[in-house]
Amino acid sequence: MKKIVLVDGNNLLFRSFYATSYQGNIMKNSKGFPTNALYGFINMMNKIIKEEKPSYLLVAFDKGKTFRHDKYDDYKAGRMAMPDELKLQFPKAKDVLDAMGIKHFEIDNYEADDIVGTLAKLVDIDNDFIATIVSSDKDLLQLISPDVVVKLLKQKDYIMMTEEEFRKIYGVDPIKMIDLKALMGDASDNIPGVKGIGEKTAINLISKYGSLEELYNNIDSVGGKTKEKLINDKDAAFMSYDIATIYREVPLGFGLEDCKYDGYDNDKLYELLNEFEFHSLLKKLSLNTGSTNNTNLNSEKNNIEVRDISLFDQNKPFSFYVEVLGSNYSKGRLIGVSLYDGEYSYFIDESDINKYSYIFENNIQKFTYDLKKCIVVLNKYNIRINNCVFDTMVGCYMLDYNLKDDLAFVAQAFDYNIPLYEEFFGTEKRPKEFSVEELKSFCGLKAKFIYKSRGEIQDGIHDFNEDDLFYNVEMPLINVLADMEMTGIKLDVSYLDNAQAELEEKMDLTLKKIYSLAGMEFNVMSPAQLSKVLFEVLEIPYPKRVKNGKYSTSKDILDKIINKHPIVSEVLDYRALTKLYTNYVVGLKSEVREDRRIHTSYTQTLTRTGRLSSVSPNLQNIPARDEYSRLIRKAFVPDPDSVLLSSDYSQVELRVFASMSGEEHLIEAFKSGLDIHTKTASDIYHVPVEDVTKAMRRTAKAVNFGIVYGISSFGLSEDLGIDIKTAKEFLDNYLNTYSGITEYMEQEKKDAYTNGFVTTLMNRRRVIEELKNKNYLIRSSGERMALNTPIQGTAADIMKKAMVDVYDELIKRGLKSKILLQVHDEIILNVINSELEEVKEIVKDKMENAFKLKVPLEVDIQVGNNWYEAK
DNA sequence: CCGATCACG
DNA sequence: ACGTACGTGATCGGC
Repeated sequence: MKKIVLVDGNNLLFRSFYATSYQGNIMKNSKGFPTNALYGFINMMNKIIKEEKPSYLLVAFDKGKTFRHDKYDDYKAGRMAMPDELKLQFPKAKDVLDAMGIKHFEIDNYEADDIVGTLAKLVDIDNDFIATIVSSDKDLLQLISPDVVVKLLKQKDYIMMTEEEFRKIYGVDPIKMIDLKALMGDASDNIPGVKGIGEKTAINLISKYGSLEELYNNIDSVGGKTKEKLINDKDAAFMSYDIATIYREVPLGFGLEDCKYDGYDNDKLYELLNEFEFHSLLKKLSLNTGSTNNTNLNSEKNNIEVRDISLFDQNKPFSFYVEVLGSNYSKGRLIGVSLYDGEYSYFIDESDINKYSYIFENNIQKFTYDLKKCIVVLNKYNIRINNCVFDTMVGCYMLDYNLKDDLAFVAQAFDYNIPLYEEFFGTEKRPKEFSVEELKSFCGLKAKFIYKSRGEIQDGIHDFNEDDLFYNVEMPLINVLADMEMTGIKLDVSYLDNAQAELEEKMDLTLKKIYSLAGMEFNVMSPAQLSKVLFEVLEIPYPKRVKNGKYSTSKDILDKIINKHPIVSEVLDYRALTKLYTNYVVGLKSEVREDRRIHTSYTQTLTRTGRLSSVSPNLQNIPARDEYSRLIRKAFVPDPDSVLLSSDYSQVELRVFASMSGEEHLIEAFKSGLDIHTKTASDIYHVPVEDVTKAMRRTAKAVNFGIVYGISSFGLSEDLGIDIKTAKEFLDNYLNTYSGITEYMEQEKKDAYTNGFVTTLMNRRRVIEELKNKNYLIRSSGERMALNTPIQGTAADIMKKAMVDVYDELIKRGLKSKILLQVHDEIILNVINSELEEVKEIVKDKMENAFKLKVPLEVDIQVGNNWYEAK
């Protein structure tokens, strides 16, 4: 049996282009030639060859418009529109295919899918051939047959669509895809379809009537609104049918045998990849000028020899990787642990883990990826990890890699070809099968990658002057966070049960009021329906310019019209109530574990500024501003014989800013010990502190915040609800009073442009690509990042250092009190009653002295019988 | 699966 | 003339 792979080249290039262009920022070589689509395209072709191993391969392209569709030109026009930067890459893609030895065809007046369709027909007729079609366009599913399958590309990964699979999903034969499209349309392909009919209805109708034709022949037996819709758009439906039908009688002038694939021309490909400056691809393809190697992606890096664990030499440093099934390690199931000693890999199955616990507990140096995960997972087996000195995940974070949680993503940057987690295990719904041997190699490769990449990451950290931050803050912090996650915080569930009942009552009442005020029932939570009711039915005037034809129903818009109609405040109430209900009552309750505690997970390697983030659940956004919502905090309670202690930094970010900018008056303001916003107001209004009014303080506070975010007079005016001119006056006044600020900000921006990155006081680094963007808005946003990141990031550095110091001191003194939570500038501890005074002192001391600024750091400590009281 | 919305610092 | 504050996560509706 001969296998041919048919690729829709236009589809693939389009996809690659949009997948790799970020906010209009397009990857180019040093000559300015756009290469982003090519990059994705080449990777994809390699992947196809690797996965499908075809002996025949063809890529089809569109050429000119398709004459069959002349009468529908308008509809085709939309999809023909192609940015110049993409157009330029098409001829190059064809050069690449030539170099790769891949046949490609285009035929005057036909589209790629017509060529593919015609070839698929030949495959159906020919007894020797089977075919795989590659595309993300569902339209091609109509070509499926016993001999033809479609590899339907998804965002990542793909679905293999066979005849059987198609029937399972759509309930009809693949050829009926045309009838389905005729009804449901396809926005991305400019097929109009019948308005108001989606996939579900389309499938129902076609499986009932068999075809579009039969459906309209029996239109009278269709009920209600659907019938109306069908009659209204009958012409559109039949036109859509024509557009969706792939033409399968293209005069090709060649046959299946002409698509033979025999591997690539080394020199030509090398030349092209060099021209595009795809250095990583050059390496990945193991291309050398002289070599005639024809097996790509097969470098030494991706080889692994797995030995039996009994042969493991426990006297050598080694790397290990903990493989957990499921997306959340704290709930997932341990599969096993792979080890790598520099030469060989070993695998410990979950069932044997306690037998080999000494491997983790001995004093030999270890390296891993995501140490926190390892600690938390192995803790369930009562195994402690000793002397793990390097976490390459946190290491990469220091180098500002764009990390995904999967090690395989990072491995790509190092030219390792490790399958992604989903590629190996599949999804929860569709798990993939694998042998024990495959599993051992897969995990072994990860351990090997950890071992091999450590040196380079270590050097990178050193070169960026991040040694202190990494070894003395981030690495020790892993233990602190692991401990916090494992400890969790106790929740008073019965309190939440009561809150739930109360909220249900209030929501019901509010909803009824809204319906009666509107004179109709509708889904209040749907922005589309709500805006219709507010701005069309009730005719409340929209307070802002209408953007792209859509009314926003966001809080700030509703606040502006709150006095225009009584329904508005009810809607706002209803939203607040449902948020509280779903997110903070039902949501929190569902996260309570058997020990009646909530165990959040902190992500140490996600934010671009250095902050932590908290997930499952997010405990960094528990209500605090609104008094009623804030009562949720009463559900967070201490252990027996303990209290909760909350300690938060006062105005850290502004203090950091004062210190970094060196602005003397601002530094003085902090040294004075006065309320900073009052003092600022006094300075900019030139009045004594006693004469500062509430309004003056409010303005000063808004400007102080604005400064931290990389201020604009527009943003300030929005925040204060004043016009831009007045806002600008405030701002100018502020900048004149604190005259060192402007110079500092200009310098910071200039450095950011020169270096392409910014740093915090502890040398944490953030690369800002946006500064290179030619779009003014994106560049401005980059400038604000350049101003904000050093401030937010330094504040984060300080808190991390403080947490490590507090944790160490508690351990050192043998105290039983524990850190439970961190909320950016606040930490929450469970404090044993008898330890209260001592812990207060420790926390205050360690936090205030975590880092030396030009202004003092101040913390506020409060204590209570729940989180609400401790604040 | 994405955008809108809104919770936090 | 442009249209705008920095950093997160969870949920919902609607495609």
